[in-house]
Amino acid sequence: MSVTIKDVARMANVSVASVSRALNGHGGVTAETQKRIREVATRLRYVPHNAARSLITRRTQTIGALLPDLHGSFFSELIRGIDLAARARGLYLLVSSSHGDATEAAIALRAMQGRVDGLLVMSPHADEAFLDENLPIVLPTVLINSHVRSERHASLDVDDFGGARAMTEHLLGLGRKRIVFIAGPEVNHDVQERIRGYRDALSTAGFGGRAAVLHGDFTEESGYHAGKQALAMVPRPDAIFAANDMMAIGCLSALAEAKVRTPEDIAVVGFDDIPMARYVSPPLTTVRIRIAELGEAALERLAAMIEAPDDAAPEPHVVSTEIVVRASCGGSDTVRRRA
Amino acid sequence: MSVTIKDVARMANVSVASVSRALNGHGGVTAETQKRIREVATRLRYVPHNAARSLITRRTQTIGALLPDLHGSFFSELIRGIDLAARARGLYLLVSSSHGDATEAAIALRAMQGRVDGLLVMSPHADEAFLDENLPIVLPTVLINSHVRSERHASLDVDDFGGARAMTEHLLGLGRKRIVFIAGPEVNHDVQERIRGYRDALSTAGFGGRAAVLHGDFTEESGYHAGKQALAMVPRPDAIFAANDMMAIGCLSALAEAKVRTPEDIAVVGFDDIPMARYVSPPLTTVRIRIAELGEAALERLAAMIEAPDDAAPEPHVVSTEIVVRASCGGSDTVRRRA
DNA sequence: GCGCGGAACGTAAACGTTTTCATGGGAGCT
DNA sequence: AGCTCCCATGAAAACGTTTACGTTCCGCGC
Repeated sequence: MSVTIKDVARMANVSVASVSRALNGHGGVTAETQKRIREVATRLRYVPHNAARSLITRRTQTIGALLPDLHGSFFSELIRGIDLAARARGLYLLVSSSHGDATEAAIALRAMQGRVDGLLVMSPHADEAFLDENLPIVLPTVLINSHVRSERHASLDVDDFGGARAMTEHLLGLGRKRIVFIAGPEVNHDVQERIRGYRDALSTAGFGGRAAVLHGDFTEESGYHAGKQALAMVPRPDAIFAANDMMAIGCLSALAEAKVRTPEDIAVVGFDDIPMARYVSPPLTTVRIRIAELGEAALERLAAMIEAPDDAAPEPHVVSTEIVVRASCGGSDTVRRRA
Repeated sequence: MSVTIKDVARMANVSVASVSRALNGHGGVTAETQKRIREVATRLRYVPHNAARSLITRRTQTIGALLPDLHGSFFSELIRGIDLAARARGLYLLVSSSHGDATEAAIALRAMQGRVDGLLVMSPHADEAFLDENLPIVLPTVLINSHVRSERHASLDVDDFGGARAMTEHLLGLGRKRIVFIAGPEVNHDVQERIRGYRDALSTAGFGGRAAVLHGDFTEESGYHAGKQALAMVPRPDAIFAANDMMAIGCLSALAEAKVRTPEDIAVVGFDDIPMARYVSPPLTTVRIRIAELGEAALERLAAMIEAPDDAAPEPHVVSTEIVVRASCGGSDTVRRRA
């Protein structure tokens, strides 16, 4: 730790400036001396002191990620994607997750200043006002799935609309005519988009009048209840599209309990492709969100902003989804990707 | 960003030294001037430049986490625990995960030097030689579940042994007499410990001779095959203890296929408590690893090492497990915690 | 032979803090 | 009144880099 650039300079009989130039490949050094300096540096196990470097270069080579209090695989996949892309670019990743309320998030956000070259923000608290309050204007920032449209920050969203539309089209293509949608919490923006996709596919097919939306809250239990409701409908639907997998699974229980066959009588599909979806009976057809890709794209975007801060922000990027066809919809067993 | 301590000093009519003292609460400043300085600082939105600070204090307030290429909830729970504890101590978290091979891990490890005050390492590549090669001696390090016993680093492990023993005792307590264990890959240290716990409970109960271990590879499929094997055994076992939940689930399929009732004829239990365990039929009794607690404990330990580097390393800490009793073992539905 | 340009390298300033040391002044004591 | 001592404050050094600016030296063209 305590071996500095001066030690290297002394051992190599050059000035610190030459060491810096040689190690950073800035030229102005003979190939020969460069080689000598490099050798001395590795022999001494010299590692540049990052703080000193950032102090003068004003770069930390680090990006910060502000994430919500998230359990489960969404979180890990997202970080995976971010981390992968970051490493590829030689960037470090400073994470701060699991902040319960807006105040905590604000503190975390503030504390990151000066530690990072850019910020990835995905937080339920991150509305426009919050960001204005807590973000310095100069810090490049990418908003992930926050549905905030701001001139000042780039954003990146999941294609909930396209995924839901594609899934609805898939069901229609299989000959299903009465498709019921089970929604989640009203305030949830993703849910809104999914409903919109569902309705859009229906009206495009000329079935606009048949749209029927039941309400749930993302839990298995609410899916179970919605399933019961669907069974009671007249005419009975021939397909149920739940806004997430957990509700779809609850729905499956309701159908099984009523001795209704899936998919023969009623097809059931979900959204998210949680790991469990593959193991329920029948295996659940669902819409997969390519979460790692989301993280990766977010980081790429951020890196671009850091390198060329003045570029006009490109149109908001949308991350693709894909339909995973399993047994529960009565189609063939494949994965279909949407661009 | 560009407002420095000098700006604050000028505005408050004091020297930079006083500002530093006031803001860090080092004393030697009148309550009155301190108040004034604080006010100016917040008004100017002054945020200290961390690089400059670390340069002189030789502290980064950051700890690094080197993690394997992990999917799923284990990863996210672990980070959750670490992050929670870190925030509570005002520490930042620099993560580097998803490095495929030892070389990548080594690079990541090296690059963290000078960026962090301490290191949390959980990596399949992190054996003794690797660490000696790539870690500076001075950097406080905590090894998570790596089963490396080193004088130089602290370590923290999951109590696989205790968990397996407790589960076996639980089955014995329910009157099961012929318990078969399905192991995982031989090389896996966790598996070894789980087998040891299983055997230990058996011999303590005087059933040492009845230990029977089948082999799997952690996949659902291998659990299915092991289940078939178990069914073919004479006399037939009355309980199956799988080394992880996925194999237990495969096992359940094998039993269902053979029209063997669970838990009436054969009890089935697993290890890990993956989210799916609750949803299979019957719901799976299993051993839960308190992963977040693992991360939390690791960070606490590391923080202690950083604050008092010369303290003798306490005995290797072991993180508790708990038995989650669901329907598949025929016991009552509770969670029992082990110390 | 002399000046000139450019390459290689060195010197020193600058980055923004913390901290040591010096300085001044006021209070308390004799 | 004068001395001492302490406390608030300021000046300046130090941390380890990068980089602008000089300096030296060599080769080349006149």
